[in-house]
Amino acid sequence: MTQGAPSARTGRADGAAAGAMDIVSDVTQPPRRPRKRSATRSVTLSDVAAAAGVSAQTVSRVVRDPRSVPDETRANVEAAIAATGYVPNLAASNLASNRSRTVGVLVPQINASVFADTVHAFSTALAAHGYQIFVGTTDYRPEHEEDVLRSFLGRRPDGLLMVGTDHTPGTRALLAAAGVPVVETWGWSDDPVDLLVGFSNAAAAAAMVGHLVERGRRRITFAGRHTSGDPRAAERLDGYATAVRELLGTAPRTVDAGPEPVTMDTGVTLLDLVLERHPDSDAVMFSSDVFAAGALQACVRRGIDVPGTLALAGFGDFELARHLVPSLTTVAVPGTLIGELGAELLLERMRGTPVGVPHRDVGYRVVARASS
Amino acid sequence: MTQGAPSARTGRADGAAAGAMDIVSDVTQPPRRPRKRSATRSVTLSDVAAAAGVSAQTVSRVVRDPRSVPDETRANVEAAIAATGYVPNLAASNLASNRSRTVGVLVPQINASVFADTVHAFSTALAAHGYQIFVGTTDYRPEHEEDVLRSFLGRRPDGLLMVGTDHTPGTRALLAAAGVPVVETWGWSDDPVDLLVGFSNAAAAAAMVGHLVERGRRRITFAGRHTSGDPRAAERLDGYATAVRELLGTAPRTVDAGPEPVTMDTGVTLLDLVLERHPDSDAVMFSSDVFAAGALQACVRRGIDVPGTLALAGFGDFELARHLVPSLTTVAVPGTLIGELGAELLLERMRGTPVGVPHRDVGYRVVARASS
DNA sequence: AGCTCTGTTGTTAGCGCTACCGGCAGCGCT
DNA sequence: AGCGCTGCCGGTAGCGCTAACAACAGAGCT
Repeated sequence: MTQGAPSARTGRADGAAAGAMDIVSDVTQPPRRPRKRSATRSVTLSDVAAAAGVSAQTVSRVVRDPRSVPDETRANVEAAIAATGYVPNLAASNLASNRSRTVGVLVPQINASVFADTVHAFSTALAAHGYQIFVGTTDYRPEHEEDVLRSFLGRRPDGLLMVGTDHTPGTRALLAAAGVPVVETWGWSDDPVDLLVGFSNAAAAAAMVGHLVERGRRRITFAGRHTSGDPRAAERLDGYATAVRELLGTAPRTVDAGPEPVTMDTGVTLLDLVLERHPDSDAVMFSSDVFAAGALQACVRRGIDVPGTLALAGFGDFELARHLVPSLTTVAVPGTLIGELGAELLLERMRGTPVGVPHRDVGYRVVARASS
Repeated sequence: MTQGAPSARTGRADGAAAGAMDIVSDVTQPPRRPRKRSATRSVTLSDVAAAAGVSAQTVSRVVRDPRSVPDETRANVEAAIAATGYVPNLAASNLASNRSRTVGVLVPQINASVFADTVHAFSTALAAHGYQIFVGTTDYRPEHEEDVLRSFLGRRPDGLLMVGTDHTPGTRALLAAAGVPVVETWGWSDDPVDLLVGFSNAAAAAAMVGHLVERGRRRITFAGRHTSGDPRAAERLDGYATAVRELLGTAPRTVDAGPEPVTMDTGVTLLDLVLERHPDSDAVMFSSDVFAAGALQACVRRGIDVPGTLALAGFGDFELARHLVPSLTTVAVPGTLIGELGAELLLERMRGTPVGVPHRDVGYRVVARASS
């Protein structure tokens, strides 16, 4: 009922204007129609200005910085805004001011709720300063990251938050050319692009190995999606392998999910692979709680004693982990803190003030529960 | 290392240009500095045009519709684009063309993965047609919807997807004034704003009651978050209440989570409330799988026999539901289909072609599993 | 009175892009 | 030859907004 044909609404006013001008113009001249383009249907700043009896500039000031205008004028303009139903056109604002008040967020996957906390905290913190967030996902395909980034840059964001520290040369080149402030998160790097809020995935995985060894496990297998576009899983694998060699002096035992999605189904598949390839395992470390949860429930269903026969551990400390029976041992990562700190650093950088400590290690915590 | 001071780069070129103009201009005139504003740091269309030896218009054509330009010219321009590292400024494009190639998506919550499937399918389908998606969340606060919508409209989206059919008058007024194509989803309404792809939450809940009655349950309690900003939960409650009265002839028995978040913890709280207020219940229907999953695991932990003593049912058919032990009876909703159909209808509307069937009922399916 | 200073408002010239038109070849037709 | 037609390309005038300045009134000072 609302719809109608929006473009149809424009014709009339323009036609009338054109007619009036034609009458005034010299007849010997070609008609020289003002060939107005499809004028926008919406209320503009100058409409509001006309309604309030002030200049467009004053309206603009009221919209952007109400305190810069005396109370009476402001009230007057605000009334006009309400009366006309004015909604500022941000595209025009961005173009004129060369600021978009917009920050892009690049995550591998949005429903994989590890990052959801980070994104939520980040966007809440930035919203308080008038920034809007737009989120893009790479679907765990690093080569996709470059495409998404390119289309992001078309929006001229004032800043970027990215999950991961591992980027293609193309991505780094784009970032360098754009000169946009960037926070990398959820990883650690000796050569960050700009700002960094994260932790060492390798150290976290090594700590988990330490925990399992402490609990008496000796044949620990790593199961994850580490060869197909999840650099964080690969880093965890590295940490695992190093720790196993150091603490147990044995060769690492791993199982890979390939390009399978991060789902509980894949977790079951991984468990099957472990039982097939490394049937003597006494513990399995998964690269994600999602995998571990799928595997854990499969064990319960099949009567495999957890942790008696097999200890299981995940990564991420999703809410699910502590609700499962048995509850799941995992690595807790401060996702919300990452988002908050990331916002803080990015705000400083966007403001142009020097950033005190541009690289922050938020750490991790091994959460020992019943599954180990 | 990337950062530097972007604004510092501009001064030189502009200064030189100003000098040249001053020499040409009449000396009696005041200097009339061209007072260039903080020129953008980035490569523009005309930079590319100069590099390729064509007009800006031709470059624009190559970017927007490569087939409208002969092969040779196109290759030439594309080489110039690559050489200069040009990234189109979408704000300028939007402003000039009055099209943003952008679609806004409004969901209550993004990590509540029911909607994740819909959003993912929707954004994939629209990306294929050159549209970008931006997502906003209302955090299950309907009054928040209006704010989010207002800031969305500032971006002048070509279309909108909203979860829910229940909107404040303010929201409806904004939508009407903007004249933007809209798809409402995940509900059903006799008076939709524009397009509609959904199903009846009430009918789905009633069907679940039917299933539980069929399995011999007589004292079914509804537990959810239906009074605090989740209209879909409220609709489900309605359907439940009607069905209970019809099929069992008893009064509905409900328990409400109030404004608590949709988490498994809240599910446990709801279970406690049920056991306290309606201790003779032989079945509990939750308004979400998340609640049901929390309650189910709590039952397992406490030794409450499911479904022997108490049958449990959820809503949404998350992946988790079929992995739990016992597996969870729930209502499956075709989230992905909703996203795909929504994209299809919206594309037609945005294209301006008449939409055949603007309201689509995608239905639902009761999935009977072990928990009932 | 003359001056500076501050607060408030208006004017102007773009931001980078695209719609709209016009011009010019080259082609096939009468 | 003259006509229209199509394909290709460029010039021009904005889209709606804001940065940068300008103008002016009134206050406070010398």
